[in-house]
Amino acid sequence: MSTIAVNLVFSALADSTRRHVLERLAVSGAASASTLAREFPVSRQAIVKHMSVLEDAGLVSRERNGREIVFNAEAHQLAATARWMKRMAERWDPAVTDFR
Amino acid sequence: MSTIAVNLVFSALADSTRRHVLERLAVSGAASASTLAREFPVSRQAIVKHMSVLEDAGLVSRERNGREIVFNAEAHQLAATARWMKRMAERWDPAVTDFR
DNA sequence: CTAAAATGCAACTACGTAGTTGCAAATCTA
DNA sequence: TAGATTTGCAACTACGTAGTTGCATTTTAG
Repeated sequence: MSTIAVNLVFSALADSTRRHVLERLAVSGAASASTLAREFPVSRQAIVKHMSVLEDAGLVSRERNGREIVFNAEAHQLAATARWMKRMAERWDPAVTDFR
Repeated sequence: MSTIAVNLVFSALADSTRRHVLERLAVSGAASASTLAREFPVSRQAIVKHMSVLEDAGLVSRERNGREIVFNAEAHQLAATARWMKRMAERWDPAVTDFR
């Protein structure tokens, strides 16, 4: 993972609104910005900006479908970052290798 | 892990200077802000601020030693966050469970 | 005691970001 | 075609942050 990618993933995940939206997509499936804006207490424009951040981090993908654009969670990127962190933690302190 | 803790850990790790300092502490052992400021291309005050962020996230601890304050990396917090991410990724997409 | 070395405090700059609102443009659908 | 729905663009506010510099205070070592 490049330095830039790490920066993007961590700063994307550092915002709880983004984590909630991401979880919503992962659990209940793809949705458009307008739909998400109805489900969360923020404006559509706020959602759009969050989706751009998540997309830059590789955590969501977008797909145009006529007039709509639907977003999808990319769980593998989250998993990749978790593995990266795990390796880092193990290297820093081998005593902490206990991963369940 | 509480929402606030997750926010703090991710935003602490979102900065590459902080990740470098953290790695320095983990690999080469405890160091003071003055020492770190000599090793990295930022001022002591910048280091001090970074250490506060890392400390709030539970990723470093500080210990007074006479006139010095030495900082230490806390690898278990990194490991805990990695586990948290791993569980999250698995829940979002069981197909991504392949953790080495 | 004194000088050097460390931390502490405060102010300041520059930039990023989470959020808003308003309106234009595109695109379905009845 | 006309209306409703959706995305796109732009400007704006408020606040946070990464960094700096300057100076005061504390503490150790000769």
